[in-house]
Amino acid sequence: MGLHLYDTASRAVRPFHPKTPGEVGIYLCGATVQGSPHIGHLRSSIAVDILRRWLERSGQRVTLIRNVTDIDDKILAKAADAGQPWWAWAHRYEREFSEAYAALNVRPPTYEPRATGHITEMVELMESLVDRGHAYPGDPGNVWFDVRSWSDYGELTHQRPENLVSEEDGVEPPADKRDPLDFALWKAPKGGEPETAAWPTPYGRGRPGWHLECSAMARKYLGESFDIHAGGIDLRFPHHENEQAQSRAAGWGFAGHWFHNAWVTVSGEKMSKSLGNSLIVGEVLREADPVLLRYALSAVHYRSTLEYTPGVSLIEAGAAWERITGFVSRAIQIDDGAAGPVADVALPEGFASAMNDDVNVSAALAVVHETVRAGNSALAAGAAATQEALAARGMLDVLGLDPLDPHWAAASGSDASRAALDVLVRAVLDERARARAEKDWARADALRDRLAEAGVLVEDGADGARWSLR
RNA sequence: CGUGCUGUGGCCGAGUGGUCGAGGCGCCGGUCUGCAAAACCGGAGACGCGGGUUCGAGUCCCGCCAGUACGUCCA
Repeated sequence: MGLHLYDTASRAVRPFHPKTPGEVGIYLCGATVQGSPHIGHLRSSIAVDILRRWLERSGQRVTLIRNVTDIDDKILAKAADAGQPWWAWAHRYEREFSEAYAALNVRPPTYEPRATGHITEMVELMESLVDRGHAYPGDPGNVWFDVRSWSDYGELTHQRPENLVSEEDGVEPPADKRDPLDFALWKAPKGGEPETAAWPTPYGRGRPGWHLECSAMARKYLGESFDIHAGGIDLRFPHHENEQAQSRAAGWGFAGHWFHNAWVTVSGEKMSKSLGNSLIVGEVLREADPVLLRYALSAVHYRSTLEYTPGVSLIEAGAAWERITGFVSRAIQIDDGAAGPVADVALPEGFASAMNDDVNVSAALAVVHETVRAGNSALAAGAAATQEALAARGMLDVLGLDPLDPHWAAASGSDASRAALDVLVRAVLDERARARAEKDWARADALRDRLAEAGVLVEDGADGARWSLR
């Protein structure tokens, strides 16, 4: 069975076939860099990272475009409140996002375009839409998309325009807007907004509306039609609906598959600033190992709501992770072939079919754990577990979680410090071995406790003691 | 109100209509061990409620309850 993916537009799991065999284009709505990334933002990028890794593992060449929205109302407002240039504000948080992605081993996209770098492409699209009769200029600087002119409007989220008319918002729509449903392609500067946040267009100076950038950039880098458009489920409407409407109204095919990930909840509620329950990545990582956060954010199927319980989710991830890394390191001890490259290792059938079934990571992880158990059984029986270790690592690599991935290995210290520590710990363990030989259990236990206080975990085995940091 | 989603053991979470159901955490017992840890073996424990379709439903349909997302310049 080849890869099947759920498609939001058709509300069904469909076979995935790239438009060009062997090559996959993915557009991911990245961050609006108005604030620090929280773990919900990261879930989206991890879900796509896993999809991308699996596609590549399956022999596809993937072009992944993840944009940065570096101009919008909130960025302007927050920067103004803080007395900073909007571009400085945006870039500060763009860097925070980049650091968060890197910390969680999210591989960089093929390209990461910024909205402000694509004004020309946006203006071209806008002109095309006006020419085709699907958009109209309003007050100077304002350009609106004419929703009623596009009969397929609502096809992505299966809504009828007549049901979309908001009830009583109390807010009067702008006078130059012909229909309340129309959305902005271009916005005239509001009072007090800086000159640097406006660009000239045939319709007056202004700045991009929220949706236009993604249509323009997706076309520039992936073409008029491309394979997968990804993003958080809350972007379906209005953002993606509008993107699709304006792109298709311009005559483009746009996305073949819509890949939307569910959100992260804390205590059953979506993270949001107003609830004050946002878990900022930087703060979580201050006391948590990034690999555990990645594990926790990966383990649940991407379309299921992920219930994140502080103090529980990471501990559970930690238990699973220790089990996996413990097995891998034991397997390597018996045969360092288990530390070999995994790029071409054959993966278990069950894993492949789980991944092909709409990227079912939960089911795939079950295969990983079964493999680990089989490997541990082999080790317990005195055999080597090289094949099991390589298979487990190969599967984990698809999830970005190979324990020997240099990204994670680097976090555990340099080789030199590691070697120095090993000499010191060995000295204590040798002393403890002598005490044990003399059946001086009190002394042996005291030495073990000393090491434990320093964070060194000692485990006795048939062929001596092993130590690890915890 | 409209468009959706979710409800599976103490917790997190898979699940194709058909031997009542994966995996992880936790718990209980056992093996190993000076003890511990790890590992392995075994065990207890669940399909929101009510109807319907079917020979047979966690799995399809309807209703209800509960929670939740989005509904135009607001991830």
